[in-house]
Amino acid sequence: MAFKIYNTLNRKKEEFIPINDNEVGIYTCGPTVYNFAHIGNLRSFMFEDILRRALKFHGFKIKQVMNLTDVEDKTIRDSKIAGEPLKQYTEKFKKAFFEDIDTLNIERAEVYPAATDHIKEMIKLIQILIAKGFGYQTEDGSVYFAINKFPDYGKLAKIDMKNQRIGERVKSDEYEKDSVADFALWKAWTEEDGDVYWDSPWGRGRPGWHIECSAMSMKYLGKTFDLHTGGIDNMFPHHEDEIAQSEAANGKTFVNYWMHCEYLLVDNKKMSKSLGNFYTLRDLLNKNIMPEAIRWVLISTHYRKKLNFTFKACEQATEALKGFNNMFMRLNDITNTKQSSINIEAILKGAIEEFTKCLGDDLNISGTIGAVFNLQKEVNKLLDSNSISVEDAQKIIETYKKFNKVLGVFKFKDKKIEVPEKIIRMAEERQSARKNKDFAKADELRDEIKENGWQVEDTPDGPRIIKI
RNA sequence: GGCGUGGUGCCCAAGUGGUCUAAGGGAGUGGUCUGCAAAACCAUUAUUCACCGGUUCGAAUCCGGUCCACGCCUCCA
Repeated sequence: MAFKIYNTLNRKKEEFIPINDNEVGIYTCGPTVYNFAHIGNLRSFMFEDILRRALKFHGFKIKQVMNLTDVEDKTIRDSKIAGEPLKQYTEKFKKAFFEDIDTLNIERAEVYPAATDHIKEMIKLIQILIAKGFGYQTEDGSVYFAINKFPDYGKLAKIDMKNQRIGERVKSDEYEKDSVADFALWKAWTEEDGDVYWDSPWGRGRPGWHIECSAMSMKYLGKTFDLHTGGIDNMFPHHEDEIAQSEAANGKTFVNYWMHCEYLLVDNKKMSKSLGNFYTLRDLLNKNIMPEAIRWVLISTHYRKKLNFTFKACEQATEALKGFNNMFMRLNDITNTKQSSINIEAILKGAIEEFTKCLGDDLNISGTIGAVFNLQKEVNKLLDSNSISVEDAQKIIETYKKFNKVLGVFKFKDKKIEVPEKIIRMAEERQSARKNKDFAKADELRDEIKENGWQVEDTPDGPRIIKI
């Protein structure tokens, strides 16, 4: 089945065709490790997770590279404030980043290159750019990219530099540049940088922000690769600058497909670290929101649409997930070994087809999720009419496990949770109370069991005890 | 000033020329089941898709205009 994606380069949905058969090279802009990731950051990483899982589901092999930006203005500034060496400071937040993506069940990329491990590659690339006339050095020892030497500049963001207000907000300390829109390839050391510097042919300094992505993508994915993703705010100038650097240096197309994830809003306002209106994953977990529910909220809005984050949405997600868990439980409880008359294979096949089709349509997540819900409804009906055999139930669960390869939100309790002896005794006591029609006592016991964190539900096959 | 996105039921959210009297989820209401609950199921909540015009046999979907919201052009997922 075809896999279509919306390519920012031409603003059109088109079929995704990798350079090498079914092997996909993806570069994703990763975190700047100067603080905990906020849920806006995580939405982007979540989009990239769904993307890689969806591509795998469609039979592609993935090599995903995600950079860790561990040297730029903010990391230097904040490590200084913390009074820690840069490396020690960023290390903490690298660790936190991996904890967060594990919590959200985000699959690991194949490579996580850190900027500070690739200074040599960056210097080499800058030398090539200077040699080809795209880079120039200023008196202070910085190197800039001359965008007027690169006629395609602006092709991704559809920006014509002639019409920009760029002159209005120029920092006074950047007067050395030939043109105010030129961006730094190498930044000369200043006092604020402290002991953060590397030696280069232009003296002590550190790389510009954009150059790391060009250098590292080239190293791990080649001069031209399939897919580059990131937040929409990275489109300009970051990605535009990457294209300029890479294509100027290599004389080749940098990337075939670009995908950009929209913002996450909180109370309909853009969320960003500089505005300070952000929630980290840890904030949400402290409010006792399940990671699965957070994941569900973050994936269930299409990546090209703004996602307005609310706590109500988290509650809705929790409820929706509960419904699936109830269904899994009922399926696991089936003991009916009789061959059923229903054609479960056909039902499951239809659901998988719908799921796959929607997923391959530029990650139409609403349709994808719709297929999962529709199957749930059908299965529940069959469960009500007692027409599912043990064998069918297994097939249904297998199908949901398939869905889960992409969605990553379901928990399949293969092992039965041990109900404590005490709870079992209370439930038994309640049963005998019920038999004696002492419902007051029965209800009392049910409440008591609930206070202990368990729930008793009466089913046609007797009571069922569930962990709340 | 230039560029861009979106406005679909109580909330979230698909659909982008006919199968749409608009998928799906959450919430509410009524019912089935139950001693009562819970779960599940059934029914119900937009003759309508911001507004006004136009194109068309036919539009939520295309075109023009208006209003509203948000964003980029500056570090930012």
